[in-house]
Amino acid sequence: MDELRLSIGELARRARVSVDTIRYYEKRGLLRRAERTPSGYRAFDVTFVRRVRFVREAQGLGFSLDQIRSLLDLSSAPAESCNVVRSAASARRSDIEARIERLSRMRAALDELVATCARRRPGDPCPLLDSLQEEPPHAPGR
Amino acid sequence: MDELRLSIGELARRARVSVDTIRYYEKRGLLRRAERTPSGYRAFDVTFVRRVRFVREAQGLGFSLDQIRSLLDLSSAPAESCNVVRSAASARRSDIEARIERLSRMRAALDELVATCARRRPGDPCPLLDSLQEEPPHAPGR
DNA sequence: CTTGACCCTGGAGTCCGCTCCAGGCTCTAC
DNA sequence: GTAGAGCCTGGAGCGGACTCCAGGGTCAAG
Repeated sequence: MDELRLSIGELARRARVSVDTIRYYEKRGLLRRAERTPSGYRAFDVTFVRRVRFVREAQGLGFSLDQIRSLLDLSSAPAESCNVVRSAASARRSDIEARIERLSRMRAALDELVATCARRRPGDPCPLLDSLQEEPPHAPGR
Repeated sequence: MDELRLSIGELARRARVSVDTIRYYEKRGLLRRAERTPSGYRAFDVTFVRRVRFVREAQGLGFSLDQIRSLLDLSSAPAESCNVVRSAASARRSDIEARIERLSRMRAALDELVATCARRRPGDPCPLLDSLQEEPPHAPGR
């Protein structure tokens, strides 16, 4: 396989995932169909390595593959569709922002827990459970 | 059912989950076994409402049920086991911290994307994909 | 004392995100 | 030209987190 094209195994190694995972991502539309060698082998552009790594990172942060696809779609949208991109991006942004806030409350609660645990007796209220008690402003009930 | 005890249906309504979900959480050890009425119905303490909501919140942030259980275990550990609690809590804390950092990078990348999208032409590099490219210090290859 | 809403258990089914396998072709390397 | 690693497709299997169902008991209202 030539210098700039990776076999599926190469891509998998570089992105630290399995070959099956790559094929699965392709099937799910997270990776565009790779070119093929005359014999039918996939030949990936090196840029695929980043894409795959991005997918894994985002998964680690709790995004579903569908969400990640929409994140990736933003990145490759043509400049013309700028308004669409902008509004999609800011929707994602506020989702991420909200996650950060909730995680920060958890972090604070854990700090509190550590700080108070020496003087806590069984039966005292737990700061951890309190960290996420706000009613969502008006979540329309799932 | 008396004033301070909730039936499973009541608990489910208040916590905005299904009855089956409650039973499932119980089975998975996220909720301690509830008391039973003479006829065998579960009778939950009102505090279960918070616990269930906490579980859902934490799930929304990308924690698995097993991780959430360990988070909850921290909160109910007796004061005696303080050192254990403290170290578990700080492990969780750094996990959360890392998530916050990675989400912040994503947020920054989205901001960048919005900012540059007006002047971006197809083929220009995508800031989004760049946001998570750092090699992990030395992940031991899965 | 029956109807309808609610509860019980145990187990099957579903969706997601892989992971594994069968059966078969390809590609160096000896 | 044959061994062995790698690739192909299609499909089955799996663990997590539910969701649904069958078959049956409970309970308040009329």
